[in-house]
Amino acid sequence: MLTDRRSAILGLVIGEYIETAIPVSSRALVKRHDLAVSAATIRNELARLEEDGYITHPYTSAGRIPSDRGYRHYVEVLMSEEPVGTDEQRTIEHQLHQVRGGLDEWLSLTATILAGAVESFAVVTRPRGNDSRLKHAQLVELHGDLVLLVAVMDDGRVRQSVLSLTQPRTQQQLNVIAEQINQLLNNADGKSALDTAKTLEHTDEAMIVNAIAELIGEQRIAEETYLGGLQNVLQQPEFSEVGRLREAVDRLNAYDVRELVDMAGNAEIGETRVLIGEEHGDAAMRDWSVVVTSYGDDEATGTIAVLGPRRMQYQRSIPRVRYVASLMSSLLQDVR
Amino acid sequence: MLTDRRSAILGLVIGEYIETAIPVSSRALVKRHDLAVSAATIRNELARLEEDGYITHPYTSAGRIPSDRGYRHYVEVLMSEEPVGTDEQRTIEHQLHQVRGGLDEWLSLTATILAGAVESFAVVTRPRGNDSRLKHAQLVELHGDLVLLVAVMDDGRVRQSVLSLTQPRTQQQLNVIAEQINQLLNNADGKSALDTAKTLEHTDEAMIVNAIAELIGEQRIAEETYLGGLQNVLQQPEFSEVGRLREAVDRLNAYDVRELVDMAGNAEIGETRVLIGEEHGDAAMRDWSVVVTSYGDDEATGTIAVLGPRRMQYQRSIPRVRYVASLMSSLLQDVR
DNA sequence: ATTAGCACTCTCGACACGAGAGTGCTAATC
DNA sequence: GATTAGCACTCTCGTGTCGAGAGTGCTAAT
Repeated sequence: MLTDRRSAILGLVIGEYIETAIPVSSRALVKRHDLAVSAATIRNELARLEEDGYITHPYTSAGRIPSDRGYRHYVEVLMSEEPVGTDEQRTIEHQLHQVRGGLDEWLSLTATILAGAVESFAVVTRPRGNDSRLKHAQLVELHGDLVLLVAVMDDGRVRQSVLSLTQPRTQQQLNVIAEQINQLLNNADGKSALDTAKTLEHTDEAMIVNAIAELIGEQRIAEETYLGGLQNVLQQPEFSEVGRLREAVDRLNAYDVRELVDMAGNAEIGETRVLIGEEHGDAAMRDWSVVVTSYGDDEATGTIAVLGPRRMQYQRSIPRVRYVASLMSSLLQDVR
Repeated sequence: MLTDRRSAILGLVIGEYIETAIPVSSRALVKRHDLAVSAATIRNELARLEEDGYITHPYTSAGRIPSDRGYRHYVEVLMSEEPVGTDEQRTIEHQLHQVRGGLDEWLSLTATILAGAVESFAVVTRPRGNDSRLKHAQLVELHGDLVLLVAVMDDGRVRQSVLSLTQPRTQQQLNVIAEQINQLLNNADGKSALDTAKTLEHTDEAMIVNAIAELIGEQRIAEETYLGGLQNVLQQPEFSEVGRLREAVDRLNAYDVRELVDMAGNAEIGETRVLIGEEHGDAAMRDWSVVVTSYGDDEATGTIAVLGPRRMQYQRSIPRVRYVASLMSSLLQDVR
């Protein structure tokens, strides 16, 4: 049974611990918050909270630290989000408009800015069309029989590939071929492009269309995700020991971002998911919490996430992830 | 005066220290290498070497560690390079051909592979044409008056930019405009494109040509450099203390790669430069050594570099950087 | 139900101490 | 003259001890 008072105390404990990273004691609680009861009373309540699994303590006589369950209760019930102030909004937008350039710059910068704002590690993935379609293809003569294929997708992606034709062609000839292919593949998705390729049989055109089909469907993880803020998260006191620090770098380096995409994938746009400690399956990341959301629209969606230690400033991370996501959504709209 | 014997001893000291990272003592030297003289003799020689500035010791009675000067002598005179074995070559090439895709993938992968091979941090920059020229420009209608400009450079770079025209156009119209511009800017470099823009006066065409000029001359650091192997270098014993470790992450994150490019820039293709400790100006990186080289050809060159602690395995790094550079050079040739 | 009091536990920093590793010097030896 | 054995001296580093301090849990009184 979680009485009102116990719940309130839990809130204080977690708030305190998130801020200071040191186990919080009954006395400190009474002092810092001018409670009307004595430390002993708090101790009794803490004991109950521990019994119920909301907190633990690392050794017999240390203060209390929240458990996964405690954090979960905090995030869902106790916490009040710290809104993104107008100043902060202005700063972020200002930084974002600092660079002119394509979506890529924005995404990369977003990861850095977000990570800085929440003192964590940030991941931003490029929006991927649920069913990307070809907008336009272009062939550019390079050298001999080598040509550069450039395909523009309707979600704004631009992809390229180098092909070797059966014979050299002039740029004029390539233009003609490209024009034919563009008409053939008008608005085609990856699958129908593949079908089209089959009707062409072993010509250069068939090869080109095949390559286009590949580009439409392609997802290059490395190129599609933007990471930022490793320095920020490493400043956290949980990484004040070499072993942990190295481990963190390794983990984040090896972390398979696709899992994040999956997590966010079945969330609605605008819904923000929080996964605390062991709640997500990945045993290697047991000490990490994740705040993840999607952005974009029906046509293309990307993922924005923040990774940090369990003791993350959820009350800041959640609204900031949400804010940045909405920012990117409208940015994406503008680009289209 | 550096007698033959002293020089040889210096070689042993440095070799030993590079391998073990612990200050090397006279006794250890005699034992490990079955020297025909006693430890006392070695001690005398070590004292001379220290007098001449090739080595130091951290405190009165610790073993010796090499100074910058010592490392320099080692690299230039004593060291024998450890060639890249055929097995290793095969492994590298195999990993490289694992991914199919554009130059970008290769560059990124190269950084990772190289870093792994030398247990350091690696930097690879995309080859940039000394004077990039426009090969082909293309306009793709996006939405309303927004168009996507895609410019292909003669060094294989593909750059894009979103423009807002004064009025909406159909894709057909855009094709015509693009064709005109392509003829106007036939093989133009950034400067002459700017000149051309001036002759057009405030038309959409002028704006587009301006944008193209920008894309030709542009260098986007973030997009043009590939980093790899942070985990590797952090395993080195010099980073077995949190402070140093965090510092290293910060430094490498903030490191201005353009300096590397400059260093390599005035080196001939095929020439490998080694900068030890304080030899390069950057005070923040005083504890880091750099092995850097260029790759490519007359038309476009990129930079490949390895960063690590002073106590770097120069005898491995140098040939490996050189090997990877030659690999990339020929890969680049193939792409053209 | 609350609280004062107190015994008990555990951490952590300070300090001392001894073992070990190396050097530098001196005097003897080849 | 170069080499080397021997030895005193220095400095580090790991270990153990110790006491202070921080907390808790429990009991008994309010």
